[in-house]
Amino acid sequence: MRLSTRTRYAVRAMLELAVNTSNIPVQLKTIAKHQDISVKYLEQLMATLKTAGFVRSVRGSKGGYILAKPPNQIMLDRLFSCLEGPVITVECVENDSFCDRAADCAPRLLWAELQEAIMRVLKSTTLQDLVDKTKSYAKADYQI
Amino acid sequence: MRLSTRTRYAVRAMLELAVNTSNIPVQLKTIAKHQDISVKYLEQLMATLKTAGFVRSVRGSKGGYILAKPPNQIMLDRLFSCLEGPVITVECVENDSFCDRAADCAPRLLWAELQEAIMRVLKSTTLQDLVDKTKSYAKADYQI
DNA sequence: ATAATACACTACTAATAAAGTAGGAATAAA
DNA sequence: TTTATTCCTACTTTATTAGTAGTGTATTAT
Repeated sequence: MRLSTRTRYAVRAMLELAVNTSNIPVQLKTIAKHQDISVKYLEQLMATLKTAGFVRSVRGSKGGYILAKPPNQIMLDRLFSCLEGPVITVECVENDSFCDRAADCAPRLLWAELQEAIMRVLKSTTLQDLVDKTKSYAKADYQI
Repeated sequence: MRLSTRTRYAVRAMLELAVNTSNIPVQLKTIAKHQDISVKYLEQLMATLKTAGFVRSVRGSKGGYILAKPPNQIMLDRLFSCLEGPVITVECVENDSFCDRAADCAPRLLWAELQEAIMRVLKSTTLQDLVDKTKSYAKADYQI
């Protein structure tokens, strides 16, 4: 039940784009440096995010990435499913022909509960929420 | 975020032991057949469960496994952590020296929320709950 | 124009973990 | 003593994740 670095990196990258309120695109180089991720690996993640419509890119010199939608319209559950595939604890939860026992399998109910619990959290969180929390952290730092 | 087959198999095996109310130990052969798992693979899972104190074994002919505790004292969170290692979505949630950003990382709060959501479900479920659900399934079948 | 910059695409490789196999040793019952 | 079963350890296979590498393409600055 461990989260892939793909997802972790991508969320952090998205957050970095969200924090950038200027219209100037953020370069992978910058994100990679801040987040300590290889540029080449980030490129692949960003390609996924771009295809899924979360970000737009600007090619060429002075290029980079910007969010395709405002952060409050970016739901974490969507972000997750584009990165990890559908958030499914066990196959049978969604697809009852995956296993013969599915129809009367008590464990399956538990897997479904787990999945719902995860989805509840992800569905109720937007990228904006992460931005807000980041800002409140920053504010706390300034007070020191 | 997929559950390992280890955990799935083990929970099913434990459930099969729990359903057996006689004092006669259940053999791996039987479980393996019912649950469609290789005996050899089950052996390894059972070794883990035994070490963790969930089951007791009877060696030799007519041997097998029985639960070490009544099902209502077997919490699913314990079972999980013995099989999957600690239920941790991301390392940094428990160990803030895992990453320099940990102290003011908004994503980390989200990972923590996910983890709590999962743990809430697992902590509130015992093996007995699964037994009860299994029985209610069986009852429904009989009515047909 | 040309050079520099930065994303785009594809293929490959390495590392890790999960899943499963195999063989024989220990133990108990019949 | 034979048979059935768990116990132990090592190995193998497969899949996935993570990361690297190289080349191509678009854009900007000079």
